[in-house]
Amino acid sequence: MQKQAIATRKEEPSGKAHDANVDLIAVVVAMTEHGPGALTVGRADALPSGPFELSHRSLQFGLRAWVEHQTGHQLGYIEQLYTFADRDRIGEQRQQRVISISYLALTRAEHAVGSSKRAWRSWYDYFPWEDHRSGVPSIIPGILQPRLLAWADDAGHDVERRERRQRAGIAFGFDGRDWNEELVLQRYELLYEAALVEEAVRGSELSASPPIPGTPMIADHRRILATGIARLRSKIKYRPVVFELMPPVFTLLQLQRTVEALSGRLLHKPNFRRLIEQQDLVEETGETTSDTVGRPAKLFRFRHAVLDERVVAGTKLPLSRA
Amino acid sequence: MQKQAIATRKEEPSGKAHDANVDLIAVVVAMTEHGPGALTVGRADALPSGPFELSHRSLQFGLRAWVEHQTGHQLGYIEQLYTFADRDRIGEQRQQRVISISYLALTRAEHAVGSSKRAWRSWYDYFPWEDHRSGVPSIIPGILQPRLLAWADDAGHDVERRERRQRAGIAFGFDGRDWNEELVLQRYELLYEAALVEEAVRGSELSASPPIPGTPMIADHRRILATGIARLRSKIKYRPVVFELMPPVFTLLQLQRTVEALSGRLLHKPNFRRLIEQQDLVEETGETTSDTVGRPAKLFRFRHAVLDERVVAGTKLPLSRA
DNA sequence: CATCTTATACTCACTTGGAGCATAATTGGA
DNA sequence: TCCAATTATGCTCCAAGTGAGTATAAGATG
Repeated sequence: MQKQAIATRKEEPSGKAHDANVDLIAVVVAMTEHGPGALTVGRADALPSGPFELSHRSLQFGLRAWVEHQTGHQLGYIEQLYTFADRDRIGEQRQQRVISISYLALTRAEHAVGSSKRAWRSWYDYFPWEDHRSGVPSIIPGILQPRLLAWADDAGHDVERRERRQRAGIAFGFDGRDWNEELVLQRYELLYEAALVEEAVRGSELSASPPIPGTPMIADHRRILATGIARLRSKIKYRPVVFELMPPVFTLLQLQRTVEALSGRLLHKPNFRRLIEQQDLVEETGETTSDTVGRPAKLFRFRHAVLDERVVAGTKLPLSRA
Repeated sequence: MQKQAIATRKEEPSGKAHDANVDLIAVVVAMTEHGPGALTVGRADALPSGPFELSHRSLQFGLRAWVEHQTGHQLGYIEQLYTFADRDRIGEQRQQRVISISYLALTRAEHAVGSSKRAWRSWYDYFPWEDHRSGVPSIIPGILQPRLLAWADDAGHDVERRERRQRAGIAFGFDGRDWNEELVLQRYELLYEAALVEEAVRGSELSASPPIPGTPMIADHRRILATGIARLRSKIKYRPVVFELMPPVFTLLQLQRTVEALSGRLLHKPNFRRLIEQQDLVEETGETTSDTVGRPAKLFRFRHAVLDERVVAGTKLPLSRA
């Protein structure tokens, strides 16, 4: 049956089939003291990665093996992000191609076992414009907006100029538009297109103006990190994945701080509690903390049962009775 | 810089790196007279697919080339679905692996150019249990429920038995639970696990009981089709992708019928209109139809501008003012 | 014991979504 | 000719959900 599958499409068009190298890349996220952290290797300028090998039972197993080997960190929750295959990813005209399969993984920083080859870095080292917890970061009106507008004005045609202004405005919330924390990837790609990030001007000699703040990474790792952040910021809204990043017991404020760190935005405390409680996501342990000042907070734990009971779903279609 | 990227992770663990074959597979969707259609090849038992070649400029280009070549159909909207790499996907112990990168594409059936090698088949030929437009299909209470319950009872342990019943119940809406149209993949995988679909018993001689209704496909194509349907059913709720399947002008009822066909559920007409209109997704052409009986309907066209203006977004986080 | 700080409980207005009804504009016969 | 059937479209009502803010509770600190 399997062989028939191949025979069915033996009608080749043009070029010849070939082999490719397959790379696995991980965006590993955990909460650290310095905010939402990504696990890095090298000089904190690369994500854990490695080739997919014959010994790997599956893509996920291969990924786990690489991360564990490079960082001593065991992974829990994993989901696939995206598969890239840009022709010039490795450069050169070798008759070989690199396919990169990227994953998002969530853990707790303490789950590392081996020595500390691990290195957690805050997301916001790489994307300083993404943290809006203390209002709009000054880098946006101070640096990004003028340079993006300059880029827009560089456009040859008038239509193109307006289109660039609009894209930048939507992505970064210019002209009184709302900030949308999910557009992490669009923002990075816009900055890349405008040649404002270092990755975009590498190799080419015309480094006109200095790159904007934000640590660069090798190859396209920063873009993959942006993809992971965007996915996570979106997913926490409709699936209870935050709890993968929480300790076994926690207070509601700690939970809120985590969501705030991930989304880069401050939340309304009473409404956040109502949201969590009415969804039955947590249950009281009976204990309380008295870590610091103020009234002691009840401790909660995640109700793992919800994963079975419900499928969060949530229709937005106006269904009919009949 | 690129070369440094490779050097950074030159710490190989166990097995040796190797080359892999990369396959592209497309779930191409369009509306046909017989409901929501998927483009098939062969004896309507395979999705268009082919190897990723050196001549392809990118994954998407490769996919377009293969679909066009195999079906004479030009694609519009494309998005990546998932990348598979099961070791035994092609079987045998060759020192070679197959990576399958799948895509979802939306078009209109008329967009075919070449001869009619194309073959549109209704989704519901492959997944008869997914169409709930005329109520719960009889196959569910009549065939699936008893056989799934029998499978659950086969479980060795009591805990496992309860767990199977619950999974089946949630997926198929047993015991008064709501039907969730997005769980297409979970349902197929459950039926696979219970060995009720033909794909699950291929090769193994112990074909105990006859497979359930629903046309099988080669290899794991039916699973990929399920993945595509699930993605589309989810996406129409928060992104205006339905319009990719509509003719340039249409009535609101035609639009509703399309969404109903995709989601497999009937919608509440007044509320559907309200939803569409208040989102400014369409604009009147000024014309009306008088196709059949009844009051003539206004014709609308999609407001392509919305794609630029807005980023549908929609926060579910309780943001704070400050 | 007053004050600061954090936790937790409620309130209120407003928006959104589900359901159904009323009216309009056609076609096709009785 | 005019009623019946059929589809389109507009509108109302109510309940649930969400945004925003206030009030009270329970500790620590000096």
